[in-house]
Amino acid sequence: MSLFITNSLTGKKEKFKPITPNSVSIYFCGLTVSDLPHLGHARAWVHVDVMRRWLEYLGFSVTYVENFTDINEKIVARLGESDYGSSESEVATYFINKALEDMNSLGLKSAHVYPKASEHIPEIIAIISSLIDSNHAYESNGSVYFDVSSFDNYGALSKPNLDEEFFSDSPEEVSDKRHPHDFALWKSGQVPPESISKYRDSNLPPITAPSGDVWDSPWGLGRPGWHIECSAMSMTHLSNTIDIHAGGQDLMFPHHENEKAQSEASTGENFANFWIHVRLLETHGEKMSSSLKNYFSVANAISEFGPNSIKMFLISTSYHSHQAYSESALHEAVERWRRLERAYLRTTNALLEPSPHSTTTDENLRKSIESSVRNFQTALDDDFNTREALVAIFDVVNSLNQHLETHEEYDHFGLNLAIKTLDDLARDVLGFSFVVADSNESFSDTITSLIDSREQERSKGNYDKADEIRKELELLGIIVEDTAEESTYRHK
RNA sequence: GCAUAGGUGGCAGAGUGGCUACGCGUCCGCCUGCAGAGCGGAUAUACGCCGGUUCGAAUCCGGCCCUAUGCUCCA
Repeated sequence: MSLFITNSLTGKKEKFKPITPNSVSIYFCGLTVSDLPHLGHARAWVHVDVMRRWLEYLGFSVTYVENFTDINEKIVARLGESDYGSSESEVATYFINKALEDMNSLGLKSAHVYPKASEHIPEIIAIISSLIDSNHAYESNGSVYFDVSSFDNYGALSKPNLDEEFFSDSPEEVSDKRHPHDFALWKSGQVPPESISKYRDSNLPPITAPSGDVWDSPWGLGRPGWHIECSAMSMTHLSNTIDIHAGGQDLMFPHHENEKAQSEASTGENFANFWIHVRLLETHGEKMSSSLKNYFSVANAISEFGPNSIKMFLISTSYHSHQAYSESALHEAVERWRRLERAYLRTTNALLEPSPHSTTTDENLRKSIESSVRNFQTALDDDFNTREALVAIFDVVNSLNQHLETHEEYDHFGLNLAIKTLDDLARDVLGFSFVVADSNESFSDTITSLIDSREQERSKGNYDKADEIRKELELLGIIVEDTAEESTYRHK
């Protein structure tokens, strides 16, 4: 078996082959930190996290780099707002910390490095200088632009129609450029007020003077362009050519196209062998985005639904299709997660029971687990098909429930095999976190006494009273489940 | 307009030539004091439209319609 990935560069599913055997380098084009992360961002994070985990499962040693863009007009536009900070870097730091908190709450594996644009100015300047030396870039009034016509392969990734219309002059922003599609590598001076106003909250006092952080360079004080930072960080922390460059679909043009052009013009080598673009999350027929103000923040989503349900929602559609956000879709994800979680909990509970040396053998259970593992592997090998992978997980769930339902004495080997499978696949690859059955779960005194009195009322046959207490317990976040033999109580 | 992805049953969403997708929902049954969970069963004429290829098409080919994203803010 081998892994196939849809490469946006060719538009085809290609067999994955790393540059160096057994090791993989991934660069994830991360956030511009000018706002709270929303579910759309989380969708890209979660899918790329699963990709990384799958590569690790396959035995690759993965080096994963995820950047933060902390130099940007939108960040400057939030100066003086709330308590975010009084400088561009302070505002950026505020939102970087928020993003890291969200990633942590979602249980994502940490990147090996989270580089920031502001910490790579020397590398950025070095690349720009080399591009000027090789005539791929030119200086103009203290700014530096990449000369698109100097790079033959321009457009290979996003495949824009490079016809006359593309090359025709647009009335705006041609001033310092030789060609309208040349893009800035270095921008002279601070951010002018007119570049900020469109992002500035209209309830705030407008910014009237040039602002934002600036750095010294051979071309005078200024700021790096948007695309050059990713080239610098990818090459600094990984290498000139990397295995996988991932990001949201909306970055394909111009960001990734320009990144690729300037990097390859500078090194003469391929910038990335595989380009992966995660399709966008939509809400009411348009993409979820900060600028459209139609977003659901990751933090709010997690506090309302929990990290596992959010993940279940996001990976229930493969990364290669766009996904629609709705309340009902999230509720479905909650139910799907609960079904998985309950089966896991029920099984670990069953394993706590005596008779660990049971001689019961359930071939159906064991065979079903084996084939689920194969199906799971096939699914993820096929362009990270997370939805198909979940089908395999739910096959395990079904087999478990059937076994537990129909057997007086359990197949302990089979149950242990199932738990190991769920740990290996659902937990370690898909990133879910299971709560292990704990016979000694502790409750507060209030809850313990409620449980005790409910048990008493039930044994006396006072079901009305018992049901009343059950309702109270549920309001306190305790799930009550009665079976023929006993009742169980656990935290939600 | 151009480019890139999509259009599948009530919802959501896999499936690339013949085989029940998984799930959510709804309904019936079992179980249960009841509820929930679980199990068993049912429900859904599903494949954007029109042609073509084929013994056979959701799947391949052609044309058309629609949606999203991008076309210098964006995961």
